[in-house]
Amino acid sequence: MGRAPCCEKVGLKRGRWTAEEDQILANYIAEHGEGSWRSLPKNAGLLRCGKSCRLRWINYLRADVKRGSISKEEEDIIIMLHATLGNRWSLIASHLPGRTDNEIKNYWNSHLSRQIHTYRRKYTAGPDTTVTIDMSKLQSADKRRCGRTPGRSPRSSASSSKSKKSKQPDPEPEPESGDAKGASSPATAATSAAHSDGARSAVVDPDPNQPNSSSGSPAEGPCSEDATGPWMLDPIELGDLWEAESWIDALMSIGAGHDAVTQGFHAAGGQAQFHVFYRILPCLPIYCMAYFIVDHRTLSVVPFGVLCYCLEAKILYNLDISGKCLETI
DNA sequence: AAGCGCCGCAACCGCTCGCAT
DNA sequence: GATGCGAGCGGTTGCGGCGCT
Repeated sequence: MGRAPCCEKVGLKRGRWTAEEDQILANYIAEHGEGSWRSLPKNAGLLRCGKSCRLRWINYLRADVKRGSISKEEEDIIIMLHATLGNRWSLIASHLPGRTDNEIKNYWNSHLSRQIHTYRRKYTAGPDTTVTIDMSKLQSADKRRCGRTPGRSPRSSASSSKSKKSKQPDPEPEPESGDAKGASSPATAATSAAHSDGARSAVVDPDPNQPNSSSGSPAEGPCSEDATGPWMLDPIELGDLWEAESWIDALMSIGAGHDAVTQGFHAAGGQAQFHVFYRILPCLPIYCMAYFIVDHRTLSVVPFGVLCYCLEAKILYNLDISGKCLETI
């Protein structure tokens, strides 16, 4: 019937943590290290669920947790990464040292999403703003909507320390057989799409709250990797907004001629793959970005424009990267 | 000053995945 | 290969603070 509870909840304390509980938890982890969350409360003498302890440690007590408000730079990175990765908060957080997924998620829900939904946000990232995505992180989190991250399991590290061969530190993103079906064919499609259609690809996300709802799983990122070759980009999917195709084509031209895009391409040695992605979200801005696969592990993202389509008014706003409206149709 | 509503943050919940057996 | 457990992740909830009336 129902799920078994994650732990015995009878008699456990809930709600806010007290300073005393924090101290007990911090002391215990300082002495014994992280992990074994299930048994931790009992061993430490805390009347808390193991999950609660883990969350408290990760989101609050850990020494490297950065406090204070999100800076403008961090905000820009969050916006860019969210446009690229979707609601993959832990992955976004991994690119913001000291910030937790919970913090970023809260910040997005309370600050950014509202601004974007009401079109009031001015995208103030400079034209030279480039977000570099560690593709090994992307890869490790690939095809997962949620769940544990490979290689981060305390048991894995424990077993590795116990001379049991742990699964590689994974310096090179490795092809995954389970992924091969999902990666190779889209990659092939992306290749053909890129070849047949210039260098354009699009990521369609009909529901921003369900980033994986479409078959292409745009929230899994724009990239996948085939077994041997370089990073490939996922194929085009067309959405209801494709009436705007001519505008997207126009913007693609803008992107192709954009300084930051051009510079990024040259910075990548001119050997990098160059694709322009659009994230099409009804009633949301369409972030127009160029992706450069700089090397096997690094992806640079250069924003060069934003499209906003108002469904009610059926008006398409073409904004430059500073948020200035260039024209409407 | 009191009541009310909004907002932000911390914490909880359920789902999913990786690993061990 | 099947199963169970431990743990990570994203969505949601609830409480406390703050501002407005």
